[in-house]
Amino acid sequence: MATMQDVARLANVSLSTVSYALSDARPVSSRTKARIEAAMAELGFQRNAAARSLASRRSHVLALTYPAMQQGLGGTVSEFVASAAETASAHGYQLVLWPLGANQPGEIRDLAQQGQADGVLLMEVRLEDPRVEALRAAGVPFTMIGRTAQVADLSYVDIDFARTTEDAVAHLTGLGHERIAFLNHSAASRADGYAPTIRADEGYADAMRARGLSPESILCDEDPGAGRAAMAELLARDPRLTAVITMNEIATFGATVELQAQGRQIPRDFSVLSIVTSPGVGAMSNPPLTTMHAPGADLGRLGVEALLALLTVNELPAVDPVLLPCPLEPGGSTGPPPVPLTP
Amino acid sequence: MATMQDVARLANVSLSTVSYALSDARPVSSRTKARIEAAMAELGFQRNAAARSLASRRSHVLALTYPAMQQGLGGTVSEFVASAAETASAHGYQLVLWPLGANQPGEIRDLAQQGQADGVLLMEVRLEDPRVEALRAAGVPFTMIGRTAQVADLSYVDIDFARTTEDAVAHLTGLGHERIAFLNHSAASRADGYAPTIRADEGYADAMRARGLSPESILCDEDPGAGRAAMAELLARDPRLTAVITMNEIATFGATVELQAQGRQIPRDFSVLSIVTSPGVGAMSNPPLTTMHAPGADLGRLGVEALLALLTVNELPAVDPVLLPCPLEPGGSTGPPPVPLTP
DNA sequence: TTGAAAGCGGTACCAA
DNA sequence: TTGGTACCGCTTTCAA
Repeated sequence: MATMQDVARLANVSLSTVSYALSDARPVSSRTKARIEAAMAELGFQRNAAARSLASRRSHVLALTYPAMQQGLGGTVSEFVASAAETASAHGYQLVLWPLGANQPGEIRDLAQQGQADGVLLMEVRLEDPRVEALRAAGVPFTMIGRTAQVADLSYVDIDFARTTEDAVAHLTGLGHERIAFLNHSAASRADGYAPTIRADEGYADAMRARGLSPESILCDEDPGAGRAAMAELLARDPRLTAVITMNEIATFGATVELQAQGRQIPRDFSVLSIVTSPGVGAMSNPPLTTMHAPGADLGRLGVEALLALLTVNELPAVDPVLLPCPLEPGGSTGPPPVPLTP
Repeated sequence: MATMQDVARLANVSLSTVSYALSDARPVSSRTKARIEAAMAELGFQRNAAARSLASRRSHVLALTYPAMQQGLGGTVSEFVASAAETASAHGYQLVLWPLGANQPGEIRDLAQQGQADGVLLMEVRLEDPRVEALRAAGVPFTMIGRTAQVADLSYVDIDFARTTEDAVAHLTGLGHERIAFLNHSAASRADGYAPTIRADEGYADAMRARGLSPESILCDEDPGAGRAAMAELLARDPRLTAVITMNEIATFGATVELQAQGRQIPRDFSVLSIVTSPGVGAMSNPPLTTMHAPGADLGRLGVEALLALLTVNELPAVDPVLLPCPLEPGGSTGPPPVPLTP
């Protein structure tokens, strides 16, 4: 590979001029710039990344702590990662994956302090997350995808669970439903302090109570069998239920099976609204589910942009839309409640 | 951050001894090594990655060309990526994502020549892939996930489509089926030279002919509506069909809807076998689909290991299992064919 | 077993 | 507008 020195020699300029021509950090006459560019083209010059990083103390790498290998949130994470990688790339950065969890703050800090990345995106943030203090203390710039309980002075982008659950309840009450249950993520996730489980539950309960309705929610493992059992449990608790909001992709399929098994047709007898889902899941059901899609791509883009803002101007974009709702995607699984047999 | 020089001073040894203590590239007495380790601990020393890369000419980074943001890349890619990242990490490497497609060989080569990565994993490989020649000519080590038509002297890991389709046909004929159709990926993918579409079609046809059966396959967009139409078309072509093998996740759901609409119960009247699927899709159907899972995690691990072998000993692991079958996962969508009404 | 020193290929400051 | 050069922090060869 040709070096900058080679280019300088061929273009009859000094090494530093070549560097400045590339970085535009100081004016270079258009004539010499042209000569330099010709020389670079002739030599097929490519700027050495390691040397650049060493001299400039910036790796131009952003790290994404990648959630452990689960089947859980497939589509959304894919969308998120693809979007984050593209956004980083568009800004001249690269995205690396760090397969490290919330319980490994030390490893994350160490990698950052080795200069492996200029900043870190934290996924699967918990309400109390040990990574926050570790990175803050070490002076490592980071943005959370999700958010802790306390977010003062922290950079983050997240789904607006309050808004999403409110919209979900509004959609169903707008159709006339009053007895609406909520099928949530697992008890384990709640015990871990996994924020979406907790925020969605609160948001749903608030939305119900604000309308004088009583919330009825259940925690459920990510498994069709568990979903079926949970749906049965909900119906046992309140046989007059006419709708369910689900935030648990796999369990939703079990829930619809149970509804059909109990002779409740969707959406004629019962409405199902699947929220915070990934693309495609709605279509995998018959009738296709009405869903509220998690904005994975937007989160990826905004997360990277927030982190880059932190790196370049060291400021929180306080006013930006850092809380995104999940837009409603009409499907065939919600409709008016059935007319009671005995009015 | 403390430097190696700081550590050396504190431990009363030379800079080079610290380096050797870390790399084990030459013996260091256990006493001085202990002093060095104490000094490193005291200073919280972290080796600077850029300096290391510059001096050693190895970035310790592997690049993964990440498929463009589509809906198609569901669970399999997630599994693959997570596994690749973990394997890389376990070997002291990092995985970066390059959101570059098969039509951008130049960009991939340039990044590699900047030293951004020591090697490249190519995803979504086509039968004729321009990246192969570009990287080969530039001397950039790479491993294909998938494979081109010609694979001599190339490193790759791939799904064994011949074996998988053979196993699929064997499973169904073993149950007694004879009229078995194949619902494939889209015509567009085939036109692009997307290898799985082509190899699976050939494998299916071979497996059928080897048994004296006639293949009946159809290309189908990744869409439930298209899947439904394709299933209708297959049934119109041969009303005596009793089973279908599908390699098109979203379309499969449309196909089952069409079967039910035509009064064919699964698996009593008709068997559905979904191959090269990702985890979870089987469970999203009722009855749960019998599937053959794409070995995403294994491909990720083996792909990284193959690339690392190329980097460290520069040799193709010729004998290794680079073609992996998709294991059969029993579900509830396959069974014996119905007994003909008129024997 | 250890030390000294020459790079690795750029960035960015100081001069001219 | 351009040139000269002191680093950036480590790897690795040569000597002791």
